[in-house]
Amino acid sequence: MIVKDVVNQSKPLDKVFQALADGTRRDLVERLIRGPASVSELAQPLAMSLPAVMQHLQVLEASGLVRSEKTGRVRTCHIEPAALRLAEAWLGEQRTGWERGLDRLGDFLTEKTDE
Amino acid sequence: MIVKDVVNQSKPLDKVFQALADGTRRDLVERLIRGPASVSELAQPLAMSLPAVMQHLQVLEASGLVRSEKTGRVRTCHIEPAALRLAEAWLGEQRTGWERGLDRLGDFLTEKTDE
DNA sequence: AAGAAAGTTAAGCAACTACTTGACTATCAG
DNA sequence: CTGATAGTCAAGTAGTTGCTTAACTTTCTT
Repeated sequence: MIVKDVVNQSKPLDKVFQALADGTRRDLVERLIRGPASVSELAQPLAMSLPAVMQHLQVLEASGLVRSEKTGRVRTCHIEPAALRLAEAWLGEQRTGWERGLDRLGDFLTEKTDE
Repeated sequence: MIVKDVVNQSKPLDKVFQALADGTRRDLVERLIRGPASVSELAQPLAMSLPAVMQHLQVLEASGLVRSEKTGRVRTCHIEPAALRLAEAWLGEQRTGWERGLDRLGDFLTEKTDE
């Protein structure tokens, strides 16, 4: 969305969640959590062309979830856990907000039955 | 993707992360965490048409993040925290996997310097 | 130098997304 | 009954996504 990119600067969370919204990309993350890997290592178990895998990796890099550097002819990719934590933090905030809500409701009900 | 929907049955995580990949929808979640609301209450602060908001709500409902029921002419929406926890759990698994990796690396390095 | 291996670029395509406007259906209030 | 309120349905559209194949560039290996 042009408006969103200009006005809202397309927040980091957008890109992280968007990146994780695809099963193939989550598979890549799960693989990279176990350690760095080259592009073709990553592509080998996936039923798709190499360029397709590269595009997924580009999305992951744009989201900050993955970094890579090329030495010689092989590009090695690794996880960037900060981006993972960013998403986890947002979800955690929502959950604690919800739990505080339940507490307040609990207090309210206790007050009610106490008076 | 037709293949993904057929072969991969479009996993719940796909839908949850996809739903959260949009800032407007995250705003809706943040609002609903503070308590239930009607469609027009939810739409009021958002700079878009009512049908657009409804479409976002449909995405949220399809992902399991939000439920709603209609009484009279007003549909009341509320959060379904289970879906939130599903996403948080996946992220948590990745993070702990990463941390275990760091531990193993630490052990490896200690062994090395100890011998 | 010749070929294989690893990756990259580009173009194209079908499906999906995030909207829009306009017309319509219920429900409630006076 | 009439009108306002709350929501819904349908169609259309610009832009994005997830792939594909074909052609290319680098960097090893022999």
